[in-house]
Amino acid sequence: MTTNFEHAEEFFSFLTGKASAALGRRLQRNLKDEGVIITSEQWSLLYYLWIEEGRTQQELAMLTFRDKPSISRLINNLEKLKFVMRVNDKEDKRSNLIFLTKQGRQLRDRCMRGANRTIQEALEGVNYEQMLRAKDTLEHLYANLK
Amino acid sequence: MTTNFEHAEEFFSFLTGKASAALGRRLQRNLKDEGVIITSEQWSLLYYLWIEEGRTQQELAMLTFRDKPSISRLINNLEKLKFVMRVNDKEDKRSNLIFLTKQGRQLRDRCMRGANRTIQEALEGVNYEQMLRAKDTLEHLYANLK
DNA sequence: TTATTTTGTTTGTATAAACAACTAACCTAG
DNA sequence: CTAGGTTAGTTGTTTATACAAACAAAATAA
Repeated sequence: MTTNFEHAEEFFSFLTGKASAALGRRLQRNLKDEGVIITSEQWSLLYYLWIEEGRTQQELAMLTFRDKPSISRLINNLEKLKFVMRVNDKEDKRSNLIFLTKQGRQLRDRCMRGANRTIQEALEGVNYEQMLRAKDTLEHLYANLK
Repeated sequence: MTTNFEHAEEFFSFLTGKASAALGRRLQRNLKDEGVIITSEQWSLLYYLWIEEGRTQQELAMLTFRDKPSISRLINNLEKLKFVMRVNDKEDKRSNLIFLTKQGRQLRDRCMRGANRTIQEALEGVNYEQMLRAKDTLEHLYANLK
């Protein structure tokens, strides 16, 4: 496609990421309503730990599209909150395996409810196909740029 | 639409905002290649000032979907870099009118080239209709959540 | 085995964001 | 004209991000 700067205005939406920012804020608010005070970023890490624990920081970085320092510091905060703990890998002493604490596991159900509600609110009036197409386009952009 | 947590995986893309993050990084890199060392956030403010100067911080906040403190600090940094200046409004002493400096104006052409190239790279293989549809869906999400 | 490279994580430094609390100037009732 | 509310901006605090540089452990090569 031929692009020139006339498209800047339309393109601005993508650049600002305002939709995902708004989504993150709403998620955080909905989690708070469920009594869970965490950030949407912390949620995204916990999400993958609820699926499977004992992942390395490297894996979590890949899954959540963050760099290693970001994960390191997110985990510092989650550790302070007593939701996760680092366990040094006996097999490979360079790695930390990240496990949920009991308290971390207990967050799961409330967080799922909050996340589910966020999805419902966000997609009000958007059909599934439409959401998937938008997602594909975003994936395409990402693939072009990564 | 009925949503349940089975959709979380598909929905994760929206939440992470990885596409817009990647876009911001690429823009910053492309600007650097043009010899302009600014962040994509600074770019988005300058963008509106190149269109019209003398806007209030409030206006810039609306245009770029940021809150007032964010704009205040972005302008602090742009002022340190000598690209913009605050001029206290004689009519309404509460307001600052933001003007470009000579150096700020001189960035324009190089930034436009960098931004244009970023758009081209991002949209490689994406047609215009597809981009507009994705944009509409994102706007819809935003409208649901704001 | 030693030297070199790669991998996993942390630390330093800068920028940016959210949210709450604050000041100052303006506006509008009464 | 004053009181109370609104608007514009700033400051404080916490969290998160990028990028570069450091470090230690592991893997590979000579």
